[in-house]
Amino acid sequence: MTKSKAPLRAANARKIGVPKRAAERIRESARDLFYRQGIRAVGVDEIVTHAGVTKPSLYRSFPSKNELAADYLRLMGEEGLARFDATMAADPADPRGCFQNWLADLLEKANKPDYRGCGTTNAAVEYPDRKHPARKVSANIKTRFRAKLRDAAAAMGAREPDKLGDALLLLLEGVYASGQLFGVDGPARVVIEAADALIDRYLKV
Amino acid sequence: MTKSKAPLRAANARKIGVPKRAAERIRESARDLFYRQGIRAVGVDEIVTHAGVTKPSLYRSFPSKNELAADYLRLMGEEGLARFDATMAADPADPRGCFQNWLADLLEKANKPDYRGCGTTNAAVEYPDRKHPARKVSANIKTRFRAKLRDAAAAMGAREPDKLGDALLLLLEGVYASGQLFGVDGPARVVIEAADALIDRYLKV
DNA sequence: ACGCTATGTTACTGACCGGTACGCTTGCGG
DNA sequence: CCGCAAGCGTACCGGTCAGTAACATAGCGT
Repeated sequence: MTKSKAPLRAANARKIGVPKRAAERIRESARDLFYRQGIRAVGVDEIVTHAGVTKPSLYRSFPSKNELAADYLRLMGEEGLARFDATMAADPADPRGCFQNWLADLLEKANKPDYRGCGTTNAAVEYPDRKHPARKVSANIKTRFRAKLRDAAAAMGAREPDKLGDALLLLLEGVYASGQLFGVDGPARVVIEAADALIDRYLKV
Repeated sequence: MTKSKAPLRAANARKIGVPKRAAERIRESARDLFYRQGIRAVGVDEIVTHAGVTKPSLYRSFPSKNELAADYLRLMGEEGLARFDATMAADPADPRGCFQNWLADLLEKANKPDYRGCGTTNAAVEYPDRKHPARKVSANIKTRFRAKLRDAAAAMGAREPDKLGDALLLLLEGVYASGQLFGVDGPARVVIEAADALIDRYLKV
């Protein structure tokens, strides 16, 4: 019961690591807790307890809680951007359809009762200081996402892709916020229709 | 210098109160600090220091920090709702124009470099627990605002005012979020054009 | 003039925060 | 078979958190 505590440096070195490394379990726990409760609301003690490790293990892999938060945002942000790319690449001949698929997916998530919106946006709300590590990652991810939306708008054939991209971004941020504010049957329900209207508007004349 | 510290119950009772009461100064300080830095980020010590009073003064007027936060949200929320009503009432014959005025006003605020979005939305991000006092106030304000937008949409002559109201709400929440995320020249710049497109969409057929 | 009450102040509490010094086990390389 | 570094846990630190007990003071009604 209390045996075999420090497992498998070798196994891991050889990439067979059956029991997960402390750092990885910390990352997973941090992700769960930070996203669901917010970064400030979660203490390092709660994270390590949830991960089944101890504090020094956390501080060996991450220099501070702030950097752990930055890591969490980086991970989740990159995943989100990649998922967007993948969805848009599904049918290069129909960017509008791809985007609608992505929207439908978002809407489904946003309609779950405990939806918590966009972790990147939430972090920016929690950390208004632009010099904060977490905030910097947020800004980076969001800027790149804005560019991707502009590109998507261009692919759809918008006359002013910057504007259409921005308009769609407003809508999306609206889904993130109102999804967690209103829960099921919130304003997010109209997002596909609204996006359609915006796209139409920026396609013609 | 260190004299006349406990000022003027009478003066206040007679509404001549030159030096402001402690409770009021606390409310003002809390409002400033909570809005700019976030509720969780601000401690009660910082509030009372900023207000030039001491902690027990705070706890005589407010049962807890959470209730002070709820009070802050109530105040700011009611003011916001009243401001919306006032703007919409300016010219009952032209609800669309009134709404655009309100939007222009919002846009101006959102384009200031240290814009912090909507305090009500921010609080919901900070307190995901729906039972939290602050969160309850947030939900109340937002629900009422949603209804007001629906009414405004109806006044504009929308065929499906619920949907137009919700679509506009998405856009607004998008302005709140992206305003503080991107600062000046962020996606918020297109909000008036986008709102116009949505209104058009829901007016015809 | 004087007690009453509303307000202000000093000084404190226990809990929890992020962060760390240090010793123990484990499994590999010589 | 043994030294040794990597990975982990125990126990602790000073600081800050929200909240409070006990006392001081100043104006009001009588």
